[in-house]
Amino acid sequence: MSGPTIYDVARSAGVATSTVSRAFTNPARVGEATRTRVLEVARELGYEPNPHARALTSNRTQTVAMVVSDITNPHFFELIRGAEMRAKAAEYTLVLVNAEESPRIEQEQIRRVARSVDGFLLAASRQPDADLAELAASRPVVLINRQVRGVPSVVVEHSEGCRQMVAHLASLGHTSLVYLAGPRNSWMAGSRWAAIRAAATELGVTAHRSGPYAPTVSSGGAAADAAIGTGASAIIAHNDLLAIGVLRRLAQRSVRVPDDVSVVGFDDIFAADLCTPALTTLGGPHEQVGRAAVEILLDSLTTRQDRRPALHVAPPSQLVIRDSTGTPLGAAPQRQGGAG
Amino acid sequence: MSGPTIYDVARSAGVATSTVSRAFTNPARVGEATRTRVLEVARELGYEPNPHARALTSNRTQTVAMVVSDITNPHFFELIRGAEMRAKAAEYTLVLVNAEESPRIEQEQIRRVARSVDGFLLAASRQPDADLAELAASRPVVLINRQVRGVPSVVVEHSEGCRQMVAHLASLGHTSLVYLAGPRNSWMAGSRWAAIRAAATELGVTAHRSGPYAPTVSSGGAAADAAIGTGASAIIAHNDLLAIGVLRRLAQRSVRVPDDVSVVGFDDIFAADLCTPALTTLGGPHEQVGRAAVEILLDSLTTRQDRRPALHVAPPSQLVIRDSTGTPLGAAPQRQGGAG
DNA sequence: TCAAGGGTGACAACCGGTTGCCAAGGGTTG
DNA sequence: CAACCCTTGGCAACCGGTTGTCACCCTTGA
Repeated sequence: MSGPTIYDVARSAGVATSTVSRAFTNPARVGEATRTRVLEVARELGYEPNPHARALTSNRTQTVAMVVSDITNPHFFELIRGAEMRAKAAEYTLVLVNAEESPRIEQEQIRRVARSVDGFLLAASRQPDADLAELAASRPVVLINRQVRGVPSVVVEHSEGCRQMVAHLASLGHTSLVYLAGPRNSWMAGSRWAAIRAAATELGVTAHRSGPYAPTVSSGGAAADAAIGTGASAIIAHNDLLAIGVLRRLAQRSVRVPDDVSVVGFDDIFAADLCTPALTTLGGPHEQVGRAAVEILLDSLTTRQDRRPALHVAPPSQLVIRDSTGTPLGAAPQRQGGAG
Repeated sequence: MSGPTIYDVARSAGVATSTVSRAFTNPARVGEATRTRVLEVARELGYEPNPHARALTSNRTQTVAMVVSDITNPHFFELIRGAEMRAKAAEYTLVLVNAEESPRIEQEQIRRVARSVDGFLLAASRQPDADLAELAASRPVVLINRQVRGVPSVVVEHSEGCRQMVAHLASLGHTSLVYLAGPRNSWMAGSRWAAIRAAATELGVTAHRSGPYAPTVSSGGAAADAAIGTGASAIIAHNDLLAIGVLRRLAQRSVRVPDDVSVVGFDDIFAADLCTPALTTLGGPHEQVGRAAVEILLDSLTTRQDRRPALHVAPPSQLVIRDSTGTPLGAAPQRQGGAG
């Protein structure tokens, strides 16, 4: 039915099955000549180790799972790509898991695949800290764009990026801005707002927050309306999708960007460069983040579990200035001062 | 170490392990009362079947692999999303595999995961027909946007779509067009060209072909230059990425779209609606295609292998008319008549 | 009351590797 | 030449389920 087994190889090579097994998994444990011969025979026979049989005793599956909060979000594509490539280079397989923006589904799915994978990459997890810490205690985990004490993570550096973003707006003459927040349980949303607020205070800019909003184009309508209501001349959207939705709504309402209001996003997705006006956004080396996360995860698979450092890698974000930010012309729409 | 096994459950429930196993996998084979009790005990103990142990004998992994020609291409995202969701609904896990536009890598990767998955979804496979037929003979396979005799597939209906596209251009007054072809080993590229040419002939439009080009934005520059060289007033790009690259190059060269030349793409990716001018494109229900493909694959996993129909599902494509197509103004750029 | 038969559950072999432990063989040293 | 050590290979138990086969028990009908 399916290919040859170590038994076939052992018979052909005239050795014991244990020797064949060791020739593959523990080269030091078997003589050079024997090993060469075994590998030779294996190649001739077209032998491929059965991953399940292997996993059964060794508990190694050569597979890692990447859980993303929403597979729909183009932001993750680069992340996925980076992770996939790094995994492939290490001869690991990547399993893609969609959490559909639900902590419950996220947890269910993690349980479902837990036995089949060696570790988890959790991108923008929506689960509470405690649950993540617990999971990390039992299985190798690397968080992406999420930080939990004691759990290794890769987070795009964004506090300096947020500062640059606010400084950019301030330098254009904006004195008030509104942050359209992402989902309530998004760590990034909280973290960004903190950074934005700090930078705003430092630079003498008024900052409001509105939301939470789903990080999707379709949420942009409501978000835009709320933003205009605040009277701010600059809008910082939680991500590019939301920003694009905002741009659409503003165009509908004949609010000019950037003349009447400036708009910025986060992530620098492919579409940010294509929309009209092209979106100013805080991008990051997402593909590299995906790579790095896999790397750390693979490391922690080989390191003794008890004492491995919980490192937090933070590659720099980059402010990409395009056409959606500019000097606020004349009287910015200070229609009213209500908060979001 | 890791959770309870059927042995624990069997002991707690006072039955044999085989009974526990059957309670899960073959409910009819065990008494109703016993079964209830076993499941009850299993739940209490937090028992989860070990997928590898299960796979070892049963050869069922509850996992399917989706191989895409290039994970970078946003076109696949909807496909992936649809497939992922359908798989999840059936309690299957989706493994994502990237072929990097290389038939060799594609085959290698397939071999690598072959033992770990129940079947394959091959999206836009770049492998020769013979190899696909061979693979399909040994393992359940569903092709996506690729057609091979005897292998089940889901292909977005495009010949009628191409006709509509050409008819649309003709009705605007275009009398010559150029097709910027996709990769040489892309089945879609060949198939689309055939449909376009047929429609062009039928409608009295001159059709040229140029290429092949990589289906990426960065290939758009060379493609645009070649297209202009043909003197055609309408450009049909192999996909939206290429079309967007063409639009960029045309803008650089101050060729107006659609006044000087019309541009259309394929796939209707998210960005097609955002670029300037917004791209006319032949879209398809990609998410639904992903779903359907998984469905067929799952079917074929349960059906007896020998006689299962090699069905070819073809959901309709849809011409989305935006701003990149229009009436050719004045003298179209008939600078020269050379072919591509 | 007894035999036949269907429904249930147990036994045990097996899937294909991994790995602890032991033994044999060869080389080295005193 | 003997004692010893180290390298290398084999034996066999085990990982956690699945499944063919068989025995048993209870029901049903004669």
